[in-house]
Amino acid sequence: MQIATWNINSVKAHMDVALAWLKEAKPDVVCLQEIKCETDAFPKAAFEELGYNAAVFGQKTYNGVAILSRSPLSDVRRGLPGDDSDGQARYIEAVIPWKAGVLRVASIYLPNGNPPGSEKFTYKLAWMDRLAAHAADLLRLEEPLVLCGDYNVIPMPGDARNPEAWTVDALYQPESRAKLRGLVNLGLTDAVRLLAGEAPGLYTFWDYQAGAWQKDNGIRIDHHLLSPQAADRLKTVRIDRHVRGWERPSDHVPVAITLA
DNA sequence: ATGACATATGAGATATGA
Repeated sequence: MQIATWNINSVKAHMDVALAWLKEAKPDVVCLQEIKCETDAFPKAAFEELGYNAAVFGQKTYNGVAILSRSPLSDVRRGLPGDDSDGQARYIEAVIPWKAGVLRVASIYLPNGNPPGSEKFTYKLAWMDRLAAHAADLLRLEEPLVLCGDYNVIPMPGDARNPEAWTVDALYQPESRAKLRGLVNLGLTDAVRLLAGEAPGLYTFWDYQAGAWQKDNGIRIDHHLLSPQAADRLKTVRIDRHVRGWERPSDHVPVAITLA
């Protein structure tokens, strides 16, 4: 069972690379972020031609998340609980049949939060509190659970090529990193670090600007967090960094894990 | 020191991103 996460940075603008990568990687489940379209405008038919069902939670212009799955999706939850006034489409969750039971998967687009000290930063931290509360509820189900997506948090210095350049950024603030640790400490496992250890140079995002890709000036902000029941079945992790070198790419690359 | 780059909206310039 291969489960990938990918911030596609507009599904319409990057449909060519999306389809090319699906044909190459053949994942079973793909969590997409920043689809940047309304739910009804999601190009479902093109994905269905490749054998995928789609659950979508979009909005106009910004944000938007989706889950593609070869197997049927059920129990779809759109939106993160805890604030009925939150109109931003950043969370979708679904259940997928797996082996004798089920796998629960969430596609997460955590707020960027820049600049620190702003209302956006307050929203980011509050959103992280809501995610932790919901994750605690899900963990009580004792299911295989994969919470994956663009977390917009650099967990450790080794997750950036130039960590000192990020010290004034919301992605690397002590508060952001502490809240991510709090989430993990509920009993979740960072899949890439479980298998790759402290290996350096594992990045998932390179800015479009200033030749960041050419200089390998990247950061690791797209993560798979696993419940114990999922972590026990983790076999492989893969960062498809070559996709960043394709023509008109997203600024993020797909990250995939396999469970067995 | 600054800007660099890309996308959506909508038809020029602005908001957002990380």
